Amino acid sequence: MLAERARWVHRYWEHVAAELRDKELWKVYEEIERPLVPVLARMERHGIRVDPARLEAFAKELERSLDNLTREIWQLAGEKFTIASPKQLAHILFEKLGLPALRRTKTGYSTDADVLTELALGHPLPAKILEHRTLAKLKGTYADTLPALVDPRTGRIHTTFNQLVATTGRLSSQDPNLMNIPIRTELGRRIRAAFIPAAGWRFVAADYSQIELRILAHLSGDPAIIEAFRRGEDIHTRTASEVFRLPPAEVTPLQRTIAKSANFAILYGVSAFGLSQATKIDQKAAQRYIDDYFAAHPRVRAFIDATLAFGREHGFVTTLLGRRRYLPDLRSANPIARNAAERMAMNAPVQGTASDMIKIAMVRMQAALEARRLRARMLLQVHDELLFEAPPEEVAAVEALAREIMELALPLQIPLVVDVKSGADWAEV
DNA sequence: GGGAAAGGCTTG
DNA sequence: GTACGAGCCTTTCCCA
Repeated sequence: MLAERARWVHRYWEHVAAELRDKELWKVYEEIERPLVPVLARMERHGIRVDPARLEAFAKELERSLDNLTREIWQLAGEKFTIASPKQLAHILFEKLGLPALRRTKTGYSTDADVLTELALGHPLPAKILEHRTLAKLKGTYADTLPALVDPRTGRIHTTFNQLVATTGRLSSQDPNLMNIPIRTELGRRIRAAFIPAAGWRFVAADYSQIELRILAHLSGDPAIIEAFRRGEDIHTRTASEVFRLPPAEVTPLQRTIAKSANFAILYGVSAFGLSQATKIDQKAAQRYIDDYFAAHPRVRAFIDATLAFGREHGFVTTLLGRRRYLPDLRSANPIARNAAERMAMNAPVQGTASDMIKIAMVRMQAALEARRLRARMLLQVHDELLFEAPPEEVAAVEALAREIMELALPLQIPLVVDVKSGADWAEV
């Protein structure tokens, strides 16, 4: 029985090994994915420390605020209802109070954050709902949940990293997901601040700066973007100066914000609709910015066109190292499905190459920590960032090592920049 | 009572 | 009908 299974595994391995070679995926497997397995296993086993007391105290504060908000919301609504129910909320907002229903979902009226933000201009209730949702999210998903996930044997939280879920080659993290710990708001950072290094140790965080735009510049060979990065310019200001036809010094904050969104539009697969939604500008203006962007960066246009043509012909697109994403819908007769596949095709080489790069860095970093007999540990990867814990005397060495290894993991035509920082909790770094 | 779908929110 | 890639929470619906 066992021998039979062993023979089956052997035959299967011969089959897939040949397939990996045929598809030029041998190096991706042998030099990236397989060596990454024990690295991820160590990170999972080691876990990360959280301070349950900080989270429990925060949960109590949230509970008080939520009680008060609930009372105010019911008062404004004129009745008690389940605030977390979009269906009941829609009834209150659009039928009872007669506010304008701005957008529909499959089954009713939308009450998402965009809609409520708009409605908040004309009524006090929507803002209270938004605040309630924020606090309920923090309490339910993080403050209440994470303390219960501390393993009593290690005193730490142990996630599972998934190597085979994301279609672009990224990792994912589950049970719990430690890749979506809040950071963008002050309240959210209270959650992040509960993640702490081993007693007496420090966190070291190292993150790639503008990694996807640098990869786009490399893959497309666009001389203007390459030059901007070589000079260390602010890339969004640079884009703004191009699409608004202004000297960089005259770019306003709003123009820079729009240009930043335009850069995201390019990375995510160009759509005037998406850009207009993100920036609250009308679709015509969004289209104009995209046209102006491509006028300034013809090589980016050419790269996208060539990527789509390759994808239509072969049924897949590839990263710099040959990782594939299959997209049969590039040849779909259904324009909705085809457009969706085209956006995925534009984005996958960029997102996937960034993923290849940080995976290489992780394998080398683990090896380097061991070779130098450092006690520091790699704890988490969050797409363009690595988090370590280190004894104080190793902090400088880990910072230098992470910067060096990450910047040189996959050399491009453009210099890569890694920002490193140490701190006493995850909000500090 | 439990699983799936829907809507919503967190992150890079 | 839409921005790319994920995972988790609550409510609602449906079925055994």
